[in-house]
Amino acid sequence: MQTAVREKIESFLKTKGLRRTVQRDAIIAAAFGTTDHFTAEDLLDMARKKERSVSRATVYRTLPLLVESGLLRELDLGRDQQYYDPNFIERPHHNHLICLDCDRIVEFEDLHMDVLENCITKRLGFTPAVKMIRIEATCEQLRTTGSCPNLTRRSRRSSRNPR
Amino acid sequence: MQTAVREKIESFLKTKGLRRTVQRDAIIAAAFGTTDHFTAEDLLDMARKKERSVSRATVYRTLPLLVESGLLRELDLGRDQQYYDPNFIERPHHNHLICLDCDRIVEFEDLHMDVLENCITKRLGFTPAVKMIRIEATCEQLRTTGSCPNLTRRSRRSSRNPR
DNA sequence: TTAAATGCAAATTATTTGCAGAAGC
DNA sequence: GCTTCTGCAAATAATTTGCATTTAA
Repeated sequence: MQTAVREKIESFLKTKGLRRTVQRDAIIAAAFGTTDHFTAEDLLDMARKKERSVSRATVYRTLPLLVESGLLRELDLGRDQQYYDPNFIERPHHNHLICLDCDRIVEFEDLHMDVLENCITKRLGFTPAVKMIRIEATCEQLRTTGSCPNLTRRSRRSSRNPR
Repeated sequence: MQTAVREKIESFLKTKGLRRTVQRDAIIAAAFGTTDHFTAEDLLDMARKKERSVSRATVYRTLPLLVESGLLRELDLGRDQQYYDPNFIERPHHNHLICLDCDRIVEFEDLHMDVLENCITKRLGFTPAVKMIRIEATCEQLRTTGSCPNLTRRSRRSSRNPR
């Protein structure tokens, strides 16, 4: 986790009057120690590797704090669990393309898109707050060559909640 | 429900080899007899007004069929339940703006946005399938005049599932 | 006539919460 | 010391499913 990120988080905890605990530290380090998207269960696994005492309840209690702080964003992938994206600190305006062939998620940024969204929002009489674009698409290369380059880095599918 | 819509649905049921039942008819009539977004529970209520025998299970079994057919779309409103949008038959390219002040949802279409999305997708090596934009925003008028025009038509909040 | 569809109630599963003990400040 | 935080286990709530029965074709 980078220093800039660490500082933002420290300042967030301080502002909110939240205490530092080994569990929170582990959860935060896990959340921002990856650029992968993750579920609550994924985060529990990752945090437990750093600190065995982390419980599911604390993960579920910490997640909304991080979302509220703006450091972490909920990500609608159209699946049954909530996913989280830790990459908004680095790239606050990115969006997501979901490959229907291999489930891989491609992050992209586009300035024109962003400007256009702002214009539309203002025209409608609003001030933009959170903007998100999700594009589901099929892989062109799979269609033409019969093989999907993404299949080689097929995104991790988390196993069922073994409660 | 309009004739064009009815025909699309008839043809979908026929293609899929699905049977017509009074319950399905009622659910479909309810789903496309409104332009409001709804939850499964909302749809159950609406369908039961047309046909008392409709059960929750049948609603939950019918919804994925309608989504699969492309007639109905799942709508991520960032809430805890799944919402559905019956307006994609009429306006296949619309998007959603959510007012953070009053929760109202404004549907909008923009050709430039659509073209731009297609370009970006192709540039990334994909063919677009389903595109969605969600903008959360605050009401400009509320900020300047202290009253939100949308508050007058505040969107319905469904009551808790009384199971 | 027979495969598909239904209602019911139980099961599943992600998430939330009450509570008693632990720990940060 | 006092308040916040934690783990545990039970509760909650949306959705799914098994099964016996009904019904469309």
